[in-house]
Amino acid sequence: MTDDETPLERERRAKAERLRGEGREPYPWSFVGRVPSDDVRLRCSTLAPGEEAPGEPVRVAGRLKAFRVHGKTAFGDLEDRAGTIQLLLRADSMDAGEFERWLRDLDPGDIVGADGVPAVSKRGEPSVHVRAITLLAKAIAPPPEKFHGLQDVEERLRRRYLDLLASPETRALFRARSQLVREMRQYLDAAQFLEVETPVLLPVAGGAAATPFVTHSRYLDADVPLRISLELPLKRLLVGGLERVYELGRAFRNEDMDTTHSPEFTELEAYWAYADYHDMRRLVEGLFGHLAERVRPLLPDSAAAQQAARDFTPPFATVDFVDELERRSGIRDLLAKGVDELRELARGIGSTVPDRSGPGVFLDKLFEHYVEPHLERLTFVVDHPSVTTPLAKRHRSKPGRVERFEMFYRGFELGNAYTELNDPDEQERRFREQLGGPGGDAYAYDADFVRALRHGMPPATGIGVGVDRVIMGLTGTASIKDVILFPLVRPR
RNA sequence: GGGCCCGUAGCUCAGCCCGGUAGAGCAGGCGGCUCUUAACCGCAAGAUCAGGGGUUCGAAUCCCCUCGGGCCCGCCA
Repeated sequence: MTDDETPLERERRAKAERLRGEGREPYPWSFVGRVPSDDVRLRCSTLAPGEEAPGEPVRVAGRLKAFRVHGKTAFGDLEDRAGTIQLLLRADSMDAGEFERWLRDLDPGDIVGADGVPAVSKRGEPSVHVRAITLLAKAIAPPPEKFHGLQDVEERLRRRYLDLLASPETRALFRARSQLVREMRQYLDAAQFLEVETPVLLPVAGGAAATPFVTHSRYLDADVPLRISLELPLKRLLVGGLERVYELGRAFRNEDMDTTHSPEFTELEAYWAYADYHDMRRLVEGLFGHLAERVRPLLPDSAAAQQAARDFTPPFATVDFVDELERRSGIRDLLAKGVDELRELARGIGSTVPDRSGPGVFLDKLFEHYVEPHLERLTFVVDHPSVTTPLAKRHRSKPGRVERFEMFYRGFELGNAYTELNDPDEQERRFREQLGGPGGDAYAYDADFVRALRHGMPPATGIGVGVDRVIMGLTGTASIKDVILFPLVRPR
C-alpha cells in the first residue's frame, strides 16, 4: 500500500487479506451485547481455580495486549475501559481449525471480540474460556513495546493515541482531568453560577497583556485576534444583569512555550455581582478542597497525586504582596519608589524588560525573582500595588493597592482574582496609562468595554483560573503538556 | 534568543570517553510446547546508527552545520 510500509506491517496486512479471503471481514461494523471486563471478573470471584460457569455465556471485546501460546492452549490479555481480562483459548473448546487459524492471524494490538464463559485458570487468573473469536479491527501497525510502553517523550506528545493505548497511567490521568473539570462545573452550578460561552474571535483581544494569535475574516476583510482572556465579555454580562456567570474555555497566547505555558490553554473565569474578593477567596478555597477530595480516589496509585490532594486541602498560606517582596528582597518602602528607582532594581536582578515599561512591570519582575520561586505550597498572595493591575478596584483601606489575590503552587501561578473595577472613568484612565507603556504587550484599549461600564456594572468579584495548571497541581505532573491531550508541537 | 543533554531495528535499550566495519530484549517469521500472565525453548530474519559536510587508511564513535525533542535561563499572564 504505502511506500514506507515495514515488513511487520506487510505481514499483518497479509493476515487481514487472508481472513478477508476466507469471508471474514477484518473491519466489521459492530459487536453488540458485550459486557465490560470487570463484569466478568465479578462473575469469576465465586469460582475456584480451574472452575468455570458454563451456564453464563459472556461476550467481551477490547484490544489484545499480549498473547501466550502453549501448543494447544493459549492465553490472551484483553483490555477494555474497565481493565483487562484474560482470554483462555483451547483447541478442543473451539470449532475445528479455529484455534490454529487465530494463532496464525491474530497479533497483539488487534481489536477482538470473544464469546465464552467465565472461568478461573488453574493458576487463579479470572478469564473468559473462549468458544469463538471475532476480529473487530486488524492492527496493521504494531503497538509499542509491551512492557516498557512508549518511552520517547516526543512520540508520546506527537502520537498521543499510542501513549494512551500503551499506558494505563496516561489514560487514568486524562480520565481524572475530565472528571475534575466536571467537578468544577458542578461546584459552580451548585453555587448558582450560569455557564456561558463567549467569543473566541473578537474585535480586540483584552483582559490580559499578551500577544494574540491573529486570523483573518474574508467577509469582513479584517484581521481578527483570538481571545487571550475571557474577562471582558463576561463582565459585560454582569452589566447585562446575569449576576453570576462562568466560562470554561480555551484562551490563546502567542508566546513561548515551557513547562507551565501552552499557546492554547484552558481557563476558568467566574464573575460574581454583589460580592468582593473575600467572598471569592472563600469560594475558590471551597472549590480546591472539593477537587482535592475528588482526585484522591481517581488516582489512588499516584503518590504525587495523593500528596497534591493534601496540598489542595484548606487552609492555605497567605502573604501580602508588598510585605513579602520587601521581606525577601530586603528592599524598603517599595511603594514610595519612582519608576526610575524600580527600573534600576529590576536591572539589578538581570531583568531585560524594556526601559519604557511602567512601574508595575518592574514590580512584577521583582516579585517573580524574589518571591515566586519560594511559593512551593499553595499560597494566596494578596493586595498587589495598583500599578501592576489595571482591572482591579483600589483597596478600601491600603493606599496604593488593589483588592486582588493570586494563587501560587510549586512556584507557578494557578489563578488570579479581584474585586473588579467598575468605575468607568477610572477604567478608562487605567487603560490609557497602560497604552503609555511600550507597544507590544500592553492591555489593549477596549472602548466598548468602557462604554458598557458607563451603563453601570454592579460591585463584583471575578477570578481567572489556569485549569491546566490546577490539573497539573492536583495530579502531581511536571509539565503542562502532560495534561493536554494533543499539545502543539513543531511540524515535521 | 543563550547554555546543557538526547536522537542506534516497528518499540525498549547497549555500543560512543579510548575510531577497526552494529549487539540484545520485545514485537514479527519458521519449528516445539494443554495453565501462562514481561510465559518458555530452538532456528532464521530485521538498521540510509536523525540528515548533511569534514578529519582519517578506516567514523555510530572525533569535529562542524542543519532538523527534531527534553531540561535550565531569558522573554512572556
